[in-house]
Amino acid sequence: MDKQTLDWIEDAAMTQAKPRTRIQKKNTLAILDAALDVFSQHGFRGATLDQIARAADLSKPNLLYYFPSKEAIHVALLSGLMDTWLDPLRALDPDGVPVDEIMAYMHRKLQMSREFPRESRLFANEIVQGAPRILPALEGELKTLVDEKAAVIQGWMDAGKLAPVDPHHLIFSIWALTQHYADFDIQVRTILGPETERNFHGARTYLDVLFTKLLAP
Amino acid sequence: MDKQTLDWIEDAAMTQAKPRTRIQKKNTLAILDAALDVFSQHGFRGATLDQIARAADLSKPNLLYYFPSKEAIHVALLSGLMDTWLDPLRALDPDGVPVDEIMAYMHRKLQMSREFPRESRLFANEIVQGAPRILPALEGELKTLVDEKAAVIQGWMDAGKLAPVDPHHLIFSIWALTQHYADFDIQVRTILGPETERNFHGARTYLDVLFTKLLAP
DNA sequence: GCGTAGTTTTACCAAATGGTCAGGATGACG
DNA sequence: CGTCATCCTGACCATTTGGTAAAACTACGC
Repeated sequence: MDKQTLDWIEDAAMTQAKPRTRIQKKNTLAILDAALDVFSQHGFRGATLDQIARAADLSKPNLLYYFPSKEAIHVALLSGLMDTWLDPLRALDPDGVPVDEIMAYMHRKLQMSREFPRESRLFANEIVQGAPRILPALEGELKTLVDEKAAVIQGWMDAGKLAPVDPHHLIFSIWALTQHYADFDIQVRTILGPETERNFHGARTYLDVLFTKLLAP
Repeated sequence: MDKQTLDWIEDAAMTQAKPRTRIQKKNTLAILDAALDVFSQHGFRGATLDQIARAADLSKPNLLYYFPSKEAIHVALLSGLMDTWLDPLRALDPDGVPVDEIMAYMHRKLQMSREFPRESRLFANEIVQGAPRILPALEGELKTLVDEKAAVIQGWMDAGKLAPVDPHHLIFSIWALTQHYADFDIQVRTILGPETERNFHGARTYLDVLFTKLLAP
């Protein structure tokens, strides 16, 4: 299991009835990690319980001993992930230096695409298909946070600290440009070659120029 | 059926054994249109033949009279669409005015997101899941064309007609920024509201500023 | 208006899939 | 070591799903 996923996957595990025993904790985590693999690669309907069970090295009935259904696993993953996913935007500091704050946000998002591509694709699958299982979270948490931060950015623009552009579209562009490298990874690799680190370095350089020019007041 | 899809869907139909009779033509088109609806919304595995048949107003066995399998329908759609999808990039004219050419390309891609969101999501689903069924087309047609046009753009930059940035990443950014509005439509609507025309207008205004500043030599 | 090619339906099948259940194995703990 | 709760398994089930076979029907040229 990827060490770096443990943190938030534990949150996801906590969404369920809290694991009491050591074994429960271990298996719950193994299941969520396996499910992340499978769901992010095949989407909800394309994933099968057998695949997840095999990836978690458990039998299917055993898997269903820990989660009541396939959907429950999916929901546990998505809701556990949502917080982590929004953290970079939450960290955008209204009292910081405007350009630096936005550049730092973009960097954090790009880094998440590099470190957590499975998580990014899990979301991408869900959103492309109309967010059937997390629409409420989009309408709640996500919209609230985005509106709040968009207002902060608008304030910076009004104060002449940033070039005036629509802050919502600015946020969308950060999402689109960074997540693209995780979600459409296969396309990027087909065109640029398979050296992930090299590609992300190129992306960072490019995006630095792009946003520096865009935001200069 | 959407009038505007007819053109390329006919190409897709031609991919199969060419329809001879009037009825064959009509039903083949109806199936592809229905399949576009269903595949773009649920992905390949998430779509069922029953759903497609119902949407096309045919019985399932009748549907399989026209296409040998579910996969055949999917492949017909994707390969028929590929050409249309790459047309905007093909139209990038090495003899045109550099900034204008790239802006025009971006505009064409944005317009495709607005007019053909189902097609965009069909691709998005396929690529996010690792392009299991069109990888060869990516490695062939797509890569060839992108490399060719990237070289043209590089030439423009070397001649001082554009600010120097990595042309491949420039192309990626155009894809990411324009397709985002089709692929993540539900998220955009959740945050900006449901008025599609208004949202695309805002996107165009924003992207005009972004690329104008980026490309100015 | 008849024969043939083309089209559609009814009935069906095998495999895959999400999920259940009863009982056996394996801890943890006094 | 005994026992109680936790954990795991094999066998099973109902439904869904992609796909088939063959007969019935329809369009269409002659």
